[in-house]
Amino acid sequence: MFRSHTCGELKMADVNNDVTLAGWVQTVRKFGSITFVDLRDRYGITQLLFNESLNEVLDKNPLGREFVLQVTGKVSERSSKNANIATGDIEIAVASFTILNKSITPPFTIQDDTDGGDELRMKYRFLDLRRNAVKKNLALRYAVGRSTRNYLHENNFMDIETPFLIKSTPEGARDFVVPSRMNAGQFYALPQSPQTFKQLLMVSGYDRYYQIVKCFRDEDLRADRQPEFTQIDCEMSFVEQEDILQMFEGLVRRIFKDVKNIEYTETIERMSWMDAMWTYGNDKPDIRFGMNLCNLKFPSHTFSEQQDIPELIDGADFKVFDEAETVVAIAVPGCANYSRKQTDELTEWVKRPQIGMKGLVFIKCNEDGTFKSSVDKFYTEDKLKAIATAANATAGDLILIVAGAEEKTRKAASDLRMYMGTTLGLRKADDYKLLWVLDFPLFEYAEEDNRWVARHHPFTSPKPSDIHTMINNDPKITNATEYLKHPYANIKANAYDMVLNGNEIGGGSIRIFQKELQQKMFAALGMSEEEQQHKFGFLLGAFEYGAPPHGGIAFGFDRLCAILGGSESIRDFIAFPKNNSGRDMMIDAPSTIDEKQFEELQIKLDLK
RNA sequence: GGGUUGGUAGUUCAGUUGGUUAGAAUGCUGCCCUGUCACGGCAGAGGUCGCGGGUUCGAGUCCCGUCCAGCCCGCCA
Repeated sequence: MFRSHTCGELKMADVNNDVTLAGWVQTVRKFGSITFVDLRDRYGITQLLFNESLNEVLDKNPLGREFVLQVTGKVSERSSKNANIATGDIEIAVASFTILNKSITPPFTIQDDTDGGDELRMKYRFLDLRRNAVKKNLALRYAVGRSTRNYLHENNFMDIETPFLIKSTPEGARDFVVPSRMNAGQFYALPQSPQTFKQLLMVSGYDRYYQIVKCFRDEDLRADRQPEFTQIDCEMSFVEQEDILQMFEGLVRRIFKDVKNIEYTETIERMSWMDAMWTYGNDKPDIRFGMNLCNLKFPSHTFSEQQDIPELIDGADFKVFDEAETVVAIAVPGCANYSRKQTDELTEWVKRPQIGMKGLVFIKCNEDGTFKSSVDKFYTEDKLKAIATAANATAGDLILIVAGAEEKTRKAASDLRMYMGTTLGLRKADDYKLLWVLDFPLFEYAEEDNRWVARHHPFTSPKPSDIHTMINNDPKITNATEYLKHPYANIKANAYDMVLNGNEIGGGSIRIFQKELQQKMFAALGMSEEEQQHKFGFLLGAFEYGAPPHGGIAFGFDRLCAILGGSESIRDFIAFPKNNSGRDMMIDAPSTIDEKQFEELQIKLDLK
């Protein structure tokens, strides 16, 4: 061994012991003939003291940042202690040292508050990983993983690996494909998730499966999306939705306890998809704060079970509202005193192309009980008051109203709500609130193909009460403009998402396990019987051999870690992440390949 | 595919209305320093202002194009 101790463990109790340490030179502080060196390893920092007897040797063998150093010496008490580090009471009086390796000057400082920008840190990720800040994140990731494995193991789940080289299926996200040399002209796909394999494992009788597993999706990236990412992938047999919800509430509670030392004992709220969309305009609402949507007007077929209140805005001859499909208000607490400049900025915010609203209507609910709005010309004070009441506004609030096409407007209202929540400091990183969103629609309408697509994935079963609707109706859409009136539009999925602070951290469903229903599903998605056999024949075949009722869930591991670490970006929780364009900046991948490789694969490039 | 912000010293950034020799901090190098821990002091080196084109007497600065990076929309069953 190169060392007797690590750089994070020596204390007053070790004083006078002879020790050997090895690590990296963090800093060198020279005072004439004595020199202090901070030696760093994974565990911490220990101060080394080179006294005058080593001065000459040091002059001949100068130390630089990030040199790899081995020192032998005696632990001694410091004359002036440093309360900021764990080993701050002691230092090593160095007797001898060996430079194990030199280092050129790193392009950025290896410190908690580094001077390095993102691009540089990614290029030299191996140096960035030496920093505490990143180390802490990877440690948290490891803790989440351990907690997960412990919980699932204790609950009889079995970790089973599934293949990475599988078959491409055009449903869902774009696949990463891998050419097969031995089967020229044919391609593997990397799994978007081990979905079909875990279902086959259920058929095989492994009734509780899990895997912390890499998944791959060839889609555009975001701060919280990587082309390869990790899921906590789980599946159970002989369960209903309620069983899954309880099992995985347990998992999340356990992770909170183990990783954050938080006893999350409160009941985890449940909300239907329709309520989430109606109340928050969003299928993954942040329920830590109010500002609920007040639906003044909307196309009735969108929320068939909900009631709007158009009488509050109708008949005023205000064209913007009259001509809009949807009008939604939110009451922002305590912002009635916003200046013209501030309201103008909000207007500009909703007019950005990403939001795409034409404008924003304000109603200020003054403290004295009066109302002042940007539509005073059209609405009397009584009308404004009625709207304020409907929007749940109190004196001092600022009501914001957006109007336009249903989906866009609802999303804008939701974005505005989140933006104001963030602006007003209502979304604290250390405040956690979990939520189940349930009863998603099973199908979504795809306009370009005039057909249904699975909202979750094609293996999700309908709610038991909707199975007969699915079986007894023709999925064909004859009248495209009235697709919402098709019976399939109202079929609910036996699916669930877990939401944490406005982030989807996991989702799953009870699966279809009967061959006939699965075939009906594939047919509903526009797949011919030949296609079904070609793409999913193995699954349909397996369903003929006694498939048990089953269901499961998958959690986004990277995202969960990022949220628990208080970060928006998942990159700092991945040791070697990719950038926005899917590039690994450190190894510079992807890259071209040799001509010989193309020949072996019998592939020719035809770049446009 | 679209929007948006940025690209200036090794690094992080400033750079006014287009005008003399492009600055600061930090890092780096050298010298001084026996108790620092963000050590301190003195001196020094370090620049294709992303790239290409244009406007102009003159461009880091204005215009067009392009590349790269960050964030967002679309997309992500």
